[in-house]
This record gives sequence, structure tokens and C-alpha cells, in this order.
Amino acid sequence: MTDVVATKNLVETAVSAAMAQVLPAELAGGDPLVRRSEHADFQSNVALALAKQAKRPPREIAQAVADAIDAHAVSATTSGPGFLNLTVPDATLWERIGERVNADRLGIGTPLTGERMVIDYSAPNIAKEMHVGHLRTTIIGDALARILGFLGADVVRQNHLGDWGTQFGMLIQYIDEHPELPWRHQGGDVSTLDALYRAARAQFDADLGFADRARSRVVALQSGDAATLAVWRELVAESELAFQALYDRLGVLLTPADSAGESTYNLFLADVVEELVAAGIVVESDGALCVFFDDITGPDGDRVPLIVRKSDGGFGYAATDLATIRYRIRDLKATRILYVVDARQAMHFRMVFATARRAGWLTDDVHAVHVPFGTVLAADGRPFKTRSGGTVRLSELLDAAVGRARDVISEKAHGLAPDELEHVVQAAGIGAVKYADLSTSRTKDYTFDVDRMVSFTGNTGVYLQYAHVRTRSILAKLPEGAALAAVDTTLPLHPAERALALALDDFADTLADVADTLEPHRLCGYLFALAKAYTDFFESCPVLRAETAAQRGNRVALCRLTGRTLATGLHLLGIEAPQRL
RNA sequence: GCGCUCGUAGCUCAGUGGAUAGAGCAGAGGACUUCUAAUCCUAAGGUCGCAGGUUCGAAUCCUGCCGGGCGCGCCA
Repeated sequence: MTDVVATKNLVETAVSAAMAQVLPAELAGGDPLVRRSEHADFQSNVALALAKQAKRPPREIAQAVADAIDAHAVSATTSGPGFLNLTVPDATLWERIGERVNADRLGIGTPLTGERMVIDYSAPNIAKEMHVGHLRTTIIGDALARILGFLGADVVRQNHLGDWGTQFGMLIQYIDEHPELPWRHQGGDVSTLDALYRAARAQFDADLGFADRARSRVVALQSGDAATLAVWRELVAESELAFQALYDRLGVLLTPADSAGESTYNLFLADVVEELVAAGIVVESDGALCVFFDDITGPDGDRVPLIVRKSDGGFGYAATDLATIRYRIRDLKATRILYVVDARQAMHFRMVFATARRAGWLTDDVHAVHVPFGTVLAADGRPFKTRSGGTVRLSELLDAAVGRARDVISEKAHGLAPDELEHVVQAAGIGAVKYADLSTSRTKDYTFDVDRMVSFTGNTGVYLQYAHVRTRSILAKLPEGAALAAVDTTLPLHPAERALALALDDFADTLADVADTLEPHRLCGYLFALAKAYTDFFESCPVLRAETAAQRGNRVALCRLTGRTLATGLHLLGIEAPQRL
């Protein structure tokens, strides 16, 4: 595997070398501040940034750096108050194309090698259907898992299923009292389980006797009663089938092997609390065992606790989360732990991380990060309800998107066989939903609008899929052997070719940026810009009808590289890139 | 009350120290004997919530306000 050095890095090297010649030693080693520019290929702002420290006018510094730059590598001119406009020779860009098009993995390196990253995402609840509330964590988490893994990290996916809690007493008791109900072996149809849950809930709320029996059943479950546990296991297995069906449909990497639900940590809860007690980290308050934090207070000004053991002796989710983080550090040996969880739980994670730090589990060489995302809102700007009937099921949403995709594609498609058409319809519909979620800033509230989501114009998944298809369709029409031509680095670059080449060169930088910020929408923005650059190229640079064989060969390389970059980028977002559309 | 978060074009959003703040959608006009027009081009559209401050330079950093959302003891 060969990493290809990006043109931007070559420019940075050239500017740094020039800085070393004309600036005092203490300033010469600084960041050359090279950025993409509207006025040239790149620009450097060092002269403006360092003028004060260097006690020289910025224009003078810019001119000195420009004069010192190796003119064979980069041509530099000064502009405005002290900008340095940097342009690379055509041959340099063609060389990059030639290297990348023949490289494994597009010449992208694996800078995260050696890191073990645990990613906690999706976390649906057993015996309930997945709804829009699970959309963002599942899709964002999966994209991050793919991207970090691509960059060389050892990714450990963790699906923290909601597979434990008092609601199972209610559910199991209800099943026990209604043995005739058909909920087993539904083969991934969780709606019967969901109906069961709602029926049990209704009776729990209305029937005091049943509520008492349900509470007894909770005790039986927690104390390991064999018959109760057996039903519980069946419930979990049945739900996991349903989740897997949905993950498969969504193109999400999660499998049962990644499941590590709340119940996984039951055995460790007592030990975790004991350890915290022994360390003097928890104190008793109103009968509960709590951790307090000076900077976290409630409306009355009193400090708010993280309750690790309830006054009734039971363990809550805080204990589970503490046992979980301890396990991920001690046993999974994580160097970075990502919790892709709703932003509303920010304070909870602050407390959990702070506690883990006090306990000595979370050290400076491990990074625990809450990766928050905004609330899912309806088109009217109000949140989706979770408990009263207004919840949209995830499967319904996907059906709607795929249905719309089918309508549009059916009237456009030429010569797609029925099974291929159906595959394309699924890829477009599912991709539309995922792209809509991923392409907006993660931390903001997310307006969920089916019409916008499945609209196939503008900055959408289908636009990118279509751009990819246009690269494939040119390549499919090439005469025999034409795809194998080497890049001729002596040809002049058309402006659209130059813009495309520069965009292609940004891919590695973009991925590193996403790995750093954990914001997949930056990759979406990059791919959209790349697709537009390709479309410009497509409009103004004929490939099959190029003027010479050499020119055609170079443009074929651009098509191939663009196609592979788009397909790779979409794949890293968890979106399919069909060959035809 | 405290904390977190958001406020950018009619709408949905990019843009976290650089040049004239950008896309998409909607609306206006134009381009198909297609390497797939699911596309492209043109024009129009903004007191970057407000006010100070830091800086050669602020949508971006700091402070204070205004407005919205969310969170704050035994649910997860």
C-alpha cells in the first residue's frame, strides 16, 4: 500500500522551505497556513500572520517568501495586503492523478493505525420497534465506524441494546398470562412484539393486580428465575432478528456479534459500586449511593447526583454506564470511546466520564467522547413523540423513501432489468434517507421532512450516485484497451480538469478532518463539491470524443479516479453506489 | 436559577481567523440530434440575532444582552 502525498502537502513543504530562508529561525518553523483559494490553486497567509512578530510589513514578507519559493514546484505571486497566491504546474497535478488512479485505496494512508476505537451506537430497545429516534445514532455511528476503520483504526462496534429493566417484568408477566399470543418466530417482524408491549403497558397502567404481578416478575428476572429468563432470552433473540433485518436493509454494519446490551453488565454492577465506595467517590444521600460534582447543580442550587445505586437497592442506568466504560477501557483496551447518543444526555455523560476519571479508569491516554446529535423534529418544527402514538416507525420511513425512488426511477430508467431496477430503487431510496441525515451538521436539531429527503435534486444522495454513474457509463463505452493508458503529464490542463484534479486531491484531508471532528457532514460536503467539479468537467471536456488519444487517456484517468473517489466516499457513508441508475 | 446548544438568503443548510459570506430548494429566464438533461448556465435574493471588545483582518475568538430548543435525584 502506497500513500500518495497530496499536492497541498507539496505546496506546504515548498512554502516552509522558503520561510526557512527568509524568516528568523523562531518564526520559520510555523504553520505555512496553506489553504485552497479562489484566486489560485492555493494561498498562504503566513505573511499576514507573522508580520507583527517579524516587525516587517506583510507585503514585504510575502514578496520575500514568494521570491524564495522553488519556482519549479510552485509559482507564487503576492496580492492584496500580503496574500501569497500559489499555483502548481499542470504536470504536478497530472502526476497526482496518475499515482492515485493506480494506487490501492486511492493512495489514502492509515494514520489511525494502532488506535482502538470503541463506537457505541444504535442501541434499540428489545421488544420495541426502531423508530425515527434511532435513525441518527445508527446512521451517524455507522458512518464514523466506517471512516475511522478506513483510516486504520481498530474499530470495535458496540450495540448497547436496551435489553434489561423493569419493563420486562411487565412484558413477561403479560406473556405468561396470555400463552395463546403468537409472538415467537415472526422472522424479523417486530411489530407483534411492539403490539405486545403496548398491550402489556396498557394493562399495567389500568390493572393494579397485574402491576403487582409484573413487579414480582421483575424480581424473578433479576434473581435469575429460570423460566423467566428463558422467556426473556426468547424476547431478546426475536428482537435481534428484527433489528438485523433492518440493519441489513439499511446497509448498517452491526451484527449480533456487536451486541453488548445493558444486561451484559449486570454481573459487574455490584463490583463497580463497591470499587467506587472503597475509593470514597460515592456518598449516601437520601438512601441512594451518589456521586456529586461541584459544578453540576439543579434549580434549587443544590448539587445534582449521579445515582449509582437507588434507595431501593437497585441499579440504574448510571451504574450500567459506569460498568460499561470500565469494561471498554480495562477489557477492550480502548484508546478512544465514542458514544453516539442524543445531545440531551450531555450532562449524564459529563458525570459518567468525570466519575470514571476519579475512579482512575479513564486516564489521559484514553479519550471518552460523547458524540451528540440534535433532536429529530417533525416538519412542523416540533419533536417526534416517543410514547404516545405519533412515532414514525423506521421501516415505514424507509418504505416511503423507497416508494418515491421507485416512482421517479421507473419513469426515467432505460433498459434496466426488473431485478436490477429494484436493486437501484432500494439503493436510491435508502441512500436518500441516510444522506439527508448525514449531510446536515450533526449537533443541530434535525428537521425530518420526507419530501425533502426523497427529493432527488440538489445536495442529495442520488445526485452523488448519479455523478458516479456518469463516470461508469463513460468508462463502459471505452474501446478495448483505452482504459489502460498511462497519464501523460505533459498535457495542458483545462480549467475544469484543474478544478477536478484539485478536488480529488482533497479526499485524504477531508477524511482526516472527519476523523478529527467526528462530523460526517464534512465528507458529504466534500463529495457534493467533487460531484459538481466532475459535472463541470463532464460538460466541458469530452472524453470519448477527445481530440487526441493522450487527452482521452488523461480524461479517462480523471473519470476513473472520480468514480472511485465518489464510490469510496459513498461507501464510507454507508451508501451504495450502483453502476447504473 | 444554573448548564448545554442553536440563531447566516423566503425555506433547508454549509462556512470556526483571511480577499466580494456560499450551496441546495422554491420562484424568474435560458440550454436536450445526451460520453445518461436525475444535468447545466444566467439573473435575482443577506443589518451573518443585537451591542461592545481582541486583531492588520471577525459569521468565526472573548464579554454582555435578546430570542428559540434541551437538560437539571432515584426513567433510559
